Amino acid sequence: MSRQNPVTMDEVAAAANVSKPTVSRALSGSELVSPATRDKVLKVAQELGYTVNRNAQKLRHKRSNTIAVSIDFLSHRQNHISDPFIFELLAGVSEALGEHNQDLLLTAPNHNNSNDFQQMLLSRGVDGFIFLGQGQREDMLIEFAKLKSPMVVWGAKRKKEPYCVVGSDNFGGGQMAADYLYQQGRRNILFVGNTDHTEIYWRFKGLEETLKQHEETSVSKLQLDSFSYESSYQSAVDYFDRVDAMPDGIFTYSDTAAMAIIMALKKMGLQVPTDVSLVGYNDQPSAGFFNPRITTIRQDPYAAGKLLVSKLMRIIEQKQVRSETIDTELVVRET
Amino acid sequence: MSRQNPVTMDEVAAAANVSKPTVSRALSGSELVSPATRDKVLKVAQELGYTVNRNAQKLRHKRSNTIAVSIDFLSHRQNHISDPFIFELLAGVSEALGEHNQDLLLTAPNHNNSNDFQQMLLSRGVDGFIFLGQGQREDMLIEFAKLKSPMVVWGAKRKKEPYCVVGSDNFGGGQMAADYLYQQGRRNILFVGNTDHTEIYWRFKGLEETLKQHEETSVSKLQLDSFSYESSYQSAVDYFDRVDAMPDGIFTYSDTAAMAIIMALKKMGLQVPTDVSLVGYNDQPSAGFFNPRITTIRQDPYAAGKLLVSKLMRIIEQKQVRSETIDTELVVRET
DNA sequence: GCCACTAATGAAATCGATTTCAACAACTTT
DNA sequence: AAAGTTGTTGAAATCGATTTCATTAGTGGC
Repeated sequence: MSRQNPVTMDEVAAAANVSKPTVSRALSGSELVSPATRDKVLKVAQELGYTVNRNAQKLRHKRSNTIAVSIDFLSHRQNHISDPFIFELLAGVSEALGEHNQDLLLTAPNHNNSNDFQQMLLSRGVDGFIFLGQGQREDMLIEFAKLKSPMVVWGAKRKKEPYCVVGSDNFGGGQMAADYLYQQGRRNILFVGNTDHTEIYWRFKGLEETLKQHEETSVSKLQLDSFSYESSYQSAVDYFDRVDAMPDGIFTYSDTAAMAIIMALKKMGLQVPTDVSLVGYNDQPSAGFFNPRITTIRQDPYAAGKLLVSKLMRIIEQKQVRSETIDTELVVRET
Repeated sequence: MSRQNPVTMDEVAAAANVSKPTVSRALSGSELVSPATRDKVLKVAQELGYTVNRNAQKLRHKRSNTIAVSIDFLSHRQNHISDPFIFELLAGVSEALGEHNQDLLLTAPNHNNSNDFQQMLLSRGVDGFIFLGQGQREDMLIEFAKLKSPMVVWGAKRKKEPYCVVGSDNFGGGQMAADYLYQQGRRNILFVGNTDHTEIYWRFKGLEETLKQHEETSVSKLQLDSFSYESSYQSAVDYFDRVDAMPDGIFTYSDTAAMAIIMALKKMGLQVPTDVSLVGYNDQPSAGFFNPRITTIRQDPYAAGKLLVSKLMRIIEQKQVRSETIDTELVVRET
C-alpha cells in the first residue's frame, strides 16, 4: 500500500500546519522546536505513517552509516565454508555493528577486487570496510589501504601493516600448542597448514620456535593449499604414505583440518590420542563434539567482532587506532 | 585523499566542456549522446577519478538495489551457529544477488521486529527482503507480509502462506528417511526435533505417515527446544535414560542434532550403525566427515539461494510468483 | 532556398531530506 | 518607550544525481 507512494516530510508539514524544517527538527529531537509543536508533529507523523527517506538523508549527510563486510571465503565456492569460525566472526561483527546503529553490507563475491571496493567507498555507498580474513590476498589489501579509506582487517599482524589489524595472537597460539604437545610427551611434531597465509605462518613459527628450545624434538610441515576437508584429507593420506617416520604430535591450522587429519590417521591405523596427540585451532562449534573431542586453541569471535567494529568506528571519527591482538586460550579435550 | 572531497558530476562536466546531463547520459551509455562526446566524457571522468554518488542516484531512482537478508539465528547468541546450513544458504543468496547486481544488507539482530523492518522498507533503504528460516517467528512474518512488501522466505510451505516460500520438500525428506530406515530393517523409529517449527513438523509427518503404511513399526518423538549441540545431547541422554525401549532407527531434524544423538547413544553403550541406524538432515559440511560419516538428506543451498533471489526479483518487478520446493536427496553414508 | 525532420545538447525541475540564515514574537532591561 | 535578548519558526539553498522539455544545428526533400 504505502509502498507505492510513501509519505514525505512535506505532507507531514502540511498536515501539522508547520514548515518542513520544523518537522525535520521535531523528528530529530532538536532543542530548537517547542515541546508543543514537537508533540504535534510527532503525532501527525505517526498517524500518516511517515518514515524518513534514508537515501535523501544519506545524500544530505554525506554519510551512509553502512559498513561493508567482505568475507574472503564467500568468493570461492570450493572452500567457502571451510572455516565455520568465519561465520561466528560475522555474527559477532553483525551484533557489534547493530549496537553502533550501522548497517552491514555483505559484499558480493564478484566485487572482490580493489577497483570495485574503491567504487563502493568513493560512491558513498559505505563509510568503511571490514575484511574478515586477509588470506592470500594481502597484496590486494595493501593496495586498497593506499586509498586511505576507513578499514580494519581480521588477520595477522605484521611488522608494519598499513592498516589496522585485529587478530588473535597466532604466535602465542603456536606456543601454547607446542607446550601442550611437549607436556604430553610428544617429540616429533607435524604442523599442518598453508604457511603462505600470514596468520598460519605465525602459528607455525610459534610452534617451531618453542620446540626448538627443547632438545630431541623435531618439527616438520605438511603444506596444504586448499581449505576443504576433502583435499586436506587426501593430502594427509598421501603425506603419511610417503613419509618415513610418523609424527606423534600434530598441530593443525584449523579444526576442520584437524578432523581431516584424524580421519587420515585412522585410515593409517593410528589412534588419537593414543598414538598421536593433536591440537586444532579456532574452537569451532563442531570441534567440541567431534569424535574424539578436539583439543584446540580458542578464539572468541564475539570479542573479535566487537573490537573490529569499535576500531573502525574510531577510524571513521578520524582518531588514531592501533592494531590489537585478542586473547587465545587452549581448550583441552580428548586429543 | 579523494575521499575527503569526491569528484562530482559538475566537475566532470566542466572539465569536459559539456553539461551535467550530457555527462550523466554518457556514463549511463545512453543513445542520446554522440560517440565523440561520450568518449571524451568517459576519458575525463576516468582521469578525475569520478565515481557516481550512489545515494543521490538512489534518491532519484527511488530504488536502492539493495536486498535485506534476515537470518533468524544471528539474533540468538546461544544457538546462532547451530545450523551451518544457514551459512551456506547465505553464501548462495549472496552469490545470486551479486549476479543480479543487488547489494546484500545483512539485518542486525536488533532489527528483528516488524516495526523496524517496515521502517527499512518504507524508508527506501531496501527494495525487498529475504528471510532465511521462518523458525518460530512465523506469526511475525505473516504480520510483516501484510505490508505487501517484496519478500521471500526460506522455510516450509503451508497450505496458504501469504508470502512466497522456497524450501525443500520436508515431507518428502521425511519419507526418504522412513524408507531408508525401514530398508535397513529398523522398525522402532525415533524422531528428534522441535515440531513447533513448521519445517521440522513436516519432516516428522513425512516419516510418520510413511511408516504407518508398514505393519509392526512404531514412531516416537523426542521434542527438543533448543538448537544447540549441548542441549540436544543432554535431552537425548535424559530421554534414553527414562525410556523403556531403545529405538533401532533415528531421524534427526539436522546433522548437528545427529552428532549429538550419536554421542549420546555412545554414552549409553550403543553403536551407530550396528545397533541404531540414523538419518540426519541438511548434509552440512561436517556431516561427511563426522565419525561415523552421517547418512543425511541433502538440500542444495546454492540452488536454494538462486531460487530465492530470482523469485524476489520477479516480485519486485510486480510479477506473480509461486512458492516452490527444491529437490532433496538421500546421501547414504555410514549411519 | 525554404520547410520538415532528426540528432545532440543544455536549462531547469526533481527526488526528499537538512541546514543556514533571516524574521518575527515575546520578554527583559534600562 | 527604545534597545537588546531569547526562543520559535520558515524561506531558500544545498546534497549530487536524473529526467523532462526546449533549443540548436545539421540533414534531406521539394
